Amino acid sequence: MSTEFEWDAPTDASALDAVIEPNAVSAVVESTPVADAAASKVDLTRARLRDEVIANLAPHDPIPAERELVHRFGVSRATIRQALSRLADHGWVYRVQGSGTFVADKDLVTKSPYLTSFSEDISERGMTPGSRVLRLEHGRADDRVARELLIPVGARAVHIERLRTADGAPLCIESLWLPEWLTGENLGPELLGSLYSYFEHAGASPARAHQTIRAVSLDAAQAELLQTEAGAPALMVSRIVFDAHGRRIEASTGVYLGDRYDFQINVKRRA
Amino acid sequence: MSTEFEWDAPTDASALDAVIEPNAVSAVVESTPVADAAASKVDLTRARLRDEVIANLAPHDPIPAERELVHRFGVSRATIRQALSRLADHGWVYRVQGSGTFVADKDLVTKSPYLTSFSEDISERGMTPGSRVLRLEHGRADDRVARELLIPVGARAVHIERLRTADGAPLCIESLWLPEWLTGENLGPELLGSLYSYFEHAGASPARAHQTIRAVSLDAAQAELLQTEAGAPALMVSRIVFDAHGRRIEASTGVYLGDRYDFQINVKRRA
DNA sequence: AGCATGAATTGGTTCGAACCAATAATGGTC
DNA sequence: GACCATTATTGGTTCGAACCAATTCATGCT
Repeated sequence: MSTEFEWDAPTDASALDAVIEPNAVSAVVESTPVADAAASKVDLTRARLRDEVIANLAPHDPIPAERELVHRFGVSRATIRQALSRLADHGWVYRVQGSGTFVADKDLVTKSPYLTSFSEDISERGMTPGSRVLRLEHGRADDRVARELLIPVGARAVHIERLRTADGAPLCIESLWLPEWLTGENLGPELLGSLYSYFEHAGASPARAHQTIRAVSLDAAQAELLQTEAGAPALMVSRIVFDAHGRRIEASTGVYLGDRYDFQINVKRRA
Repeated sequence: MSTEFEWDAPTDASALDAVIEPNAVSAVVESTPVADAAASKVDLTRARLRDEVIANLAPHDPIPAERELVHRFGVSRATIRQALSRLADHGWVYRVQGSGTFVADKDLVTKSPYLTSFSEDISERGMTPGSRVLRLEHGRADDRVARELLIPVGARAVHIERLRTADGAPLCIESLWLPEWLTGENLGPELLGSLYSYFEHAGASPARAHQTIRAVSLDAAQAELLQTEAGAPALMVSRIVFDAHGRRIEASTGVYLGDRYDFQINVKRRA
């Protein structure tokens, strides 16, 4: 797990940067539960399938039948099937009714199709995430933010802008809005570490999000931040994040450099 | 269902356009099974939940408990849960453990997170898909195509380029490569109707795909086809499509106009 | 009133079983 | 050998049941 303080040497020391206190942030990070601590049978089975079965087979090899895996792993078929379904979601295996389940091409294993923070995403891609704060203040919700957070236009909300880096190079300009009921008057450093840890700490764990991906051109200011030319193509990922209670806890946009970032997904036919 | 001949008045009549014979294409379309013909219980239950339950409730209203729906619909809880899961995938409802299942905001119901053809995609967005053939020929697989279709570099493969329209306006430039074992020597009109119908007709139903989404700038030729300026931002969707047997049946890229198309997806946290 | 406690309710997980649907293997017939 | 019907195998669906985990709500105490 590399869910730690997402920070690398800032290239300049603005007033906002000075707010950061590593201690406070680590305290938040501690609350992140260690994965695999109380994993479910499905998770364990999925891990065993990947490490003990798939790892030893070549692409397009069939893996043992579900009913055999039931005996081998000592779990029910429902559990085996759930584990296989998740592996299929990630592109590890594919299933053919009447025939079997087969190892997929390893180069098409996709990063998780699940909701991740920038840090998690970049870590999964094998790079080191970093951050430089551009803005941290109470703002007034404009039309779009108000609609996305279900708050009145003009309502106060925390506005954060960060330049996100991967392996030290600028990759994304992140603009986040958080509703006031979540943050209160808080503008402390815990808003600048792993935001997803902050959410969990505040009793509003991210549960799902609605994302929209568009193509845009960088304007001059964005281009300078991302160290490229104005007009360069970029992916704009807008997301509304909901917590486990169905509340809207974040409205954000991320503008990703077109030539350094792509978005991968495995899709199935029908349902 | 509007899975019919995806065509609107071509703006010019090239030699390729002349190949089209509506009769032949309809023949292919006939083989498309009528949806809902032999729907599973899960599908029926999902439809009933959407039409009889969700439709009568406001956003954030709780829907009846799973164990009550079991009695109401006369199906097992496993079936109810499968149906609810799919509705959640589409953004119709969200679930809170220990509390209940709630109606989600209707404006965030997403088009299906499943593999669709251009025609299906555009139809779901409430527009009418169209097509103009730019190229239809046997080509030689270059590096990328060879890698994506798992065939030797330089191998013969059918290459199709189409300008796709929505409500008559250009939206996307599609470039598809099909392996020769699928098409044989065929270059007939059935390759120009609904390609997904052709796949099914050929015993190679699309089952899943691996998609990569990037941001690109349009070059001069692309811009002219899409009736915009060179340098305009666009989404490039590359996909490798697999059939139910795990065979690779299509390697394609679609370049979508940035200001007229976006890509929406609902994602969940973890698994 | 306020609060802690515990019971009831809700979705989440896991099991076992039976049957369906598609595919692959078998074996006989010509 | 080529072909076809039969059979076995495999993943897909559905059921019923029990238990777990998180939440909510009623209860009763202070």
